[in-house]
Amino acid sequence: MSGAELKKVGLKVTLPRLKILEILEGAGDQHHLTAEDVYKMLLEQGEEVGLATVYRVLTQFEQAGIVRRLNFENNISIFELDTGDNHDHLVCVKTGHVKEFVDPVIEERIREIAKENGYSLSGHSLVIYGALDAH
Amino acid sequence: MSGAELKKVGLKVTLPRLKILEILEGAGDQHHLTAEDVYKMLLEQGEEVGLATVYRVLTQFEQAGIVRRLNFENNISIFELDTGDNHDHLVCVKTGHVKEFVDPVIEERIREIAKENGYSLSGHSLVIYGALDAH
DNA sequence: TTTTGTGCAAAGAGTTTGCAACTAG
DNA sequence: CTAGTTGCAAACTCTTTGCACAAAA
Repeated sequence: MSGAELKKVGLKVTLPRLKILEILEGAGDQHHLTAEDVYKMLLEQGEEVGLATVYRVLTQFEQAGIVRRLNFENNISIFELDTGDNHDHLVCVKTGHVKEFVDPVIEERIREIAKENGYSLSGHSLVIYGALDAH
Repeated sequence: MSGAELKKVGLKVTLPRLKILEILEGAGDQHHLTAEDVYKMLLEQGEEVGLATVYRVLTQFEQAGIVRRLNFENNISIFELDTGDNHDHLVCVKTGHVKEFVDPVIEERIREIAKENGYSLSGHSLVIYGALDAH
């Protein structure tokens, strides 16, 4: 991902956008970030970017299909790169740790349920909440 | 549902609580209500109840297991009576209409996924979004 | 140069809280 | 009587917006 990706979706290549992309890509296992998280990471890197810009950029990325916005419990909004695999999430209620999974059986049932009810499927949101067992 | 239900969970039987219960029960097919919806319905009935009380009561009901709180896209919070069937929701992206469904196949997979990943399942949230087909 | 993006501060939506008055038990 | 409840207004959190300035194409 780079400046070329931005041009492709009609966004000018600017420093805030590049930095935010970089953070989303580089976050590794911690790539489920709130806008505030992204903002703080920018500050830690010494970037002078406003929180409003973070929201604007994330929203633009979402509309461009670069980013997915997830709504967890308690109205917590999380952003992650849209890798196109349309995965779902398993969230630890104790630690907040987020794990991804893809389940073909569930995907198929979702398609069927939409169809059975006469809906054109446009998306879904599945979050499983649980406590990571001690062992 | 009545005053007895309230006593059972340790809440005093007050007029705002009874009225809110009544609204949640009587809403029929429209029983997916925002706090604001409930508040407006109270006003329409000529009840002098504050919005803060609506939030407080709904939150208490949720903690008591009488009510479920759902978080749809765009951070819209919806409240519904908790009937104990643990159903999921199908939402029309055009009209906002909400339909309930229960799918044993999905339920089972969710239990398995939690287990496979070493989590004690505490709950899940599944919302399917789609457009109701014209016909 | 023209269009688009940015930072800041202010505004907005939804929800929660402090507090004095009130009411169910 | 007394602990729990309420209405009101103020506070809070998260997010969006208006606007003058700055930067990309």
